[in-house]
Amino acid sequence: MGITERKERQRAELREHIVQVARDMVMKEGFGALSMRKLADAVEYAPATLYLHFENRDAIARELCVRGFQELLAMLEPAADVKDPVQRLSRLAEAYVAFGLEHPETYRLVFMEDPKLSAALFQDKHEGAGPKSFALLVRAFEDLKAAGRALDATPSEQLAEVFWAGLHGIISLKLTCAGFQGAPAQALAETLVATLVHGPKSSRRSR
Amino acid sequence: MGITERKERQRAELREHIVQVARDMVMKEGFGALSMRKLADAVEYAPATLYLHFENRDAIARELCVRGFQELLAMLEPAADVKDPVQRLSRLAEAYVAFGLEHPETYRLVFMEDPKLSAALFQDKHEGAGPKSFALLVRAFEDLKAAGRALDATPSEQLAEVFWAGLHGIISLKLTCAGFQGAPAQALAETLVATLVHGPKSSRRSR
DNA sequence: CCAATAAATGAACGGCGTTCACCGAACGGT
DNA sequence: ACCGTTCGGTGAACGCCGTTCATTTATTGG
Repeated sequence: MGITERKERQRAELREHIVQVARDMVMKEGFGALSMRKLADAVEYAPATLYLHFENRDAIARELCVRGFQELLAMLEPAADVKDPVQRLSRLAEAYVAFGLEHPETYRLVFMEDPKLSAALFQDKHEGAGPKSFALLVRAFEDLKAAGRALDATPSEQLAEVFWAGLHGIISLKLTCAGFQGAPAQALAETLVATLVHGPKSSRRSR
Repeated sequence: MGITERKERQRAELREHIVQVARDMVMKEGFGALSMRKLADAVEYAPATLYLHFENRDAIARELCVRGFQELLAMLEPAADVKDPVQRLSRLAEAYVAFGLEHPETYRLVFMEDPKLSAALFQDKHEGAGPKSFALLVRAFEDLKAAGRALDATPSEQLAEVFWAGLHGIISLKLTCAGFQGAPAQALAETLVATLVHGPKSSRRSR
């Protein structure tokens, strides 16, 4: 009949529109400023209408989390293709930091708000976006080890976790404890890379 | 006259009581669950009465931030007295992580909520508790350099910032993205220390 | 043109932070 | 001993919030 298809499409479009407007609000004023009533106002529907498309506010937040993380992943991917593992780590760090600084409110939402909101990203060891991007890092450290430039006694997974934690710490301290760090985030990230990369070859090279 | 003194003391005691009850609520249910009305209920006063002692909810949060940070500092201090800089860093990391895991809601409040709440801790380069404890780390890295066990080309301040960021990243990822990290926080912290400590002497030693 | 189905809504509930006019008790001066 | 003042304390209200549900409005298939 085609008419139910059209309805379904319109329904999906409205849902998408709601998400987009919500995304704008979060990026502009932060997740805390996202209210169902203001969102309803912005899309020109009654508040109750939102509940026809989302279970509740958290469901919208979860959707935004997924998209935010995908954006981050998209920024990491080019860096992950660099062949030299040392440079790859540098580029990954640079991209991660750039994302955090350019999209602070998105970063906050994904990594610093309620675990409930981002939980979906970090389970399913072999499906979710979280583990998938984490694997990029593990691979980088394995390649680094193959080149004899990493702590050999430590599992690559653990090095990757420390690396991610280091980057996350740099960004999130900047976002929450502004002015605590003196050095710019990119410089700290470079230092982080330098400490994780060891070995004989000229290891100090900034970009 | 002594009567105004008594009044002042009672006033201070009530204020203190309010802070303590608020602290309990935050530690038990998180900062998000701290509401002026529930707090008023818990101390058995009307909500409006709280405003005779605090400008607003944020003022209470700021007070809790200061105290939370002092608790953290108290846990760091013994570790800061260790003579050997390598062991000192280990102990500092261990203490920091322990605090974060034992007081997750306090940690969240101080380091992961609105910058407004913790701002007071991180300004006043030579007075605030933040810079003061940061100085502990800088000193540790200076001692480390003196022993020839740190990246000499990098300023101690920057190494300290990376160190703190690394610890913060480990804790805060655990708190927000539970299950993302496979390894326990203490193990990651050890690895972090190992990567920041270089040099000839037996550098791999876990505690 | 009507019955059925789906979309959208207004109004309400309970909770929130915050303000302010008001009350009662304790106080200092006489 | 009385009285005006001062001050800790409060009830009620304002404007927000998320969420629910009975009801209305629009759209569809017969």
